[in-house]
Amino acid sequence: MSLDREHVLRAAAALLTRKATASMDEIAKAAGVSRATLHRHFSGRDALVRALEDHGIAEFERALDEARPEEGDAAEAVRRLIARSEPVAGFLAFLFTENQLYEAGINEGWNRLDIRVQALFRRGQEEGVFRLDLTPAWLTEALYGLIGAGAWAVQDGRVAAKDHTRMVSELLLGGAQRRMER
Amino acid sequence: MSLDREHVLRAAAALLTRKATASMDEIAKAAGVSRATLHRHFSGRDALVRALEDHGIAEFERALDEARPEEGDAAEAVRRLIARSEPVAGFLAFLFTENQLYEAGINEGWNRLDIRVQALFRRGQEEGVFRLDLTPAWLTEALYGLIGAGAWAVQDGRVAAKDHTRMVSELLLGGAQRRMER
Amino acid sequence: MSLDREHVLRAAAALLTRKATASMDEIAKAAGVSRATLHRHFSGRDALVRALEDHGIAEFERALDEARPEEGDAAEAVRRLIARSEPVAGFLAFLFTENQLYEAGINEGWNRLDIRVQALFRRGQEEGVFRLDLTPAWLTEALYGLIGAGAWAVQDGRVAAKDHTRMVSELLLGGAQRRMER
Amino acid sequence: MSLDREHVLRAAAALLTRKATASMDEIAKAAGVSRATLHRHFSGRDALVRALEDHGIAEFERALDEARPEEGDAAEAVRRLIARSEPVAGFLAFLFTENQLYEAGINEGWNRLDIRVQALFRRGQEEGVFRLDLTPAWLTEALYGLIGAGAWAVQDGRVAAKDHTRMVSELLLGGAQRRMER
DNA sequence: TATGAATGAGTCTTCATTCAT
DNA sequence: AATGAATGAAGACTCATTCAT
Repeated sequence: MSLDREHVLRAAAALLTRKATASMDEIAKAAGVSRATLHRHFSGRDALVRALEDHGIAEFERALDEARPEEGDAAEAVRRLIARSEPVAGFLAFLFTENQLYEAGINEGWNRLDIRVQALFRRGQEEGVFRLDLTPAWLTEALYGLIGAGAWAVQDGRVAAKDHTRMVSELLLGGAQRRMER
Repeated sequence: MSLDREHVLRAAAALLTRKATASMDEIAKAAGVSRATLHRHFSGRDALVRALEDHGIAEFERALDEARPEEGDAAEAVRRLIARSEPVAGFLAFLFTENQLYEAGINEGWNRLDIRVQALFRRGQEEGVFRLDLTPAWLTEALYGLIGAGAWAVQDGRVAAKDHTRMVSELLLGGAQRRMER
Repeated sequence: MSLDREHVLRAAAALLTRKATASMDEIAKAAGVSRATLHRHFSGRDALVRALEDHGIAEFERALDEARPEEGDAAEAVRRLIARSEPVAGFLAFLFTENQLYEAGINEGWNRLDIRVQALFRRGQEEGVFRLDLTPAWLTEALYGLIGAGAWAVQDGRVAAKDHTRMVSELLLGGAQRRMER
Repeated sequence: MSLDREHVLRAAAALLTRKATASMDEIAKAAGVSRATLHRHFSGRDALVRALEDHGIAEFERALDEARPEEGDAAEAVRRLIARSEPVAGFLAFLFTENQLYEAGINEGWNRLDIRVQALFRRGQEEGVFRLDLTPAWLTEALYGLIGAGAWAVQDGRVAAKDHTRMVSELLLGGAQRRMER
């Protein structure tokens, strides 16, 4: 993929996450290119949004692949997934905002990934690592919510970027309460 | 507040959370009124969005008041807050999606509440209930993210509505991992 | 005609002459009645405008009748016509603004009056009282223009109401230049 | 000023003078452009009307400058002013119809011109050329009224365009009555 | 008779998109 | 590749009108 295209996508994701009604004009300006260029890269607004979704899904898939969710301790695998997702958290935040993913018959690509993440949590439960009273579906959803919240918090400067992975992982895996045995 | 108005707001929040670019026509249809009536209630799209924000903030404030965050065990207070927030989770999900809140110079009303929630987590840390390695700012953000994720999951039918409070509370307070001592 | 109706018409004429795009709401307010009352008097906006035209035409016809344009010196007859028109100058100003009169196939009623006024000027020419190098059509048009200008000038307080008739008459009949013999 | 813009303004003035309630659609059609293009030229209806006023005022100012109202015989200066105004009579007719000019606190630009015209008539009176029993204010108003009436008469085909200047001048300066001494 | 709610039918305005420069 | 003009299509908004109170 051309660097240009990637750069435009990144800017578009950031803007559309904050302001879903942004016009093509605003998107072009935010990306620092002209309207014409924007239209040459993406044939239209719908195409841009679809490209954004596809890119986010592809990147998350790569993160998931690299995290090797089937290997080793499930908790460690979750940690790896969060760490790998961090660089593309902006795209993920856009995806989570775009709830239409779930609406229009559920996006095939995303669905596939969703199942793999749920499988990871299920494996963790079966291996006695994760609690049984929280469903894999909810743990998956919570993972998304925390990654999104983390991305926003970083973007708004409320937490440091370097802490993103640790904070999300710790909260998801360990929870907020102090452990007695520590 | 008139029931009509409340009803329209609720429908608008639900729709806009799922589809932030929904047109006034779609919103009106979702609320079961005509476009013109929608415009009589809210002078324009911006006004509607602002009303939605204000309503969400006011409702969350009520939830916060009722949760008495200064009383008793901090973890229990968080649980109460989550429970009280559940009925207005739809509005909160909208608020979290509307990241513009933070853009336009930070909404005064929201800021006030944010500080109170952070104070609750800080108190919990000082009383030895919450971990010290996760900042109150992040715990607060995570609370929002989980409430939002829970609301979406319920709305999309992926988790049962009655489980909402427990799931959010358990995950936030206890985390995903199994406790040895339990 | 009811006094109410006349009063509403007068207010509507004054407002619509100054602001042709005034809404029914504004007209009602200007007349000091409610929208409902306005709608009871006139079945709709179009009906109101038509009533305004009809009223203006009827009143001008009455003025023309009372001026007895066929009798005596033509210049005196013109003076009488101007004097009689003064009380309804507001309606006439509205009519002149409403050039649509001439557009839509020419209003029958108005056309009839127009011909009578032109006939008066023609008679004056034939009797050697009026100049022959200005057509009756133009003299008629000029009469309208001056009555309208006079009405506006009075309404805006640039000339005194009591001077209206004399000023219009003098200018139309005598012109601006000083007469040697005077 | 671009020719496009001028062309659109001219068409708008002609249409709005005849039908003050014309929609943007009708105006666009009359100018031979699309609604969207009309909106690119003028940011809205109000802006268009204001541009029309400004243009009319600017053109009248040019006519006034070129007529050199301070030079020579006052009557001749009036004649020159009328002659110079003829090409922009359409815009002037629009201005006179738009009585709102006087409403909104009196338009500054117009006011300036008004004063200059009144000064011309006053000079004529002081130099013994114009009658003293008609105020400069009224003579000025009458000039506007006759120019407007002339423009309408020409537009509606009731008098020939080439006669416009002569007819307005003769009537304003000489009046309708026959002069004995001529 | 006045007021306020409700809405269908427009009117105004913006936007995505194309094209020419 | 960028810019500005042009416009069809869509969305936002207003208004005349009706009805209930």
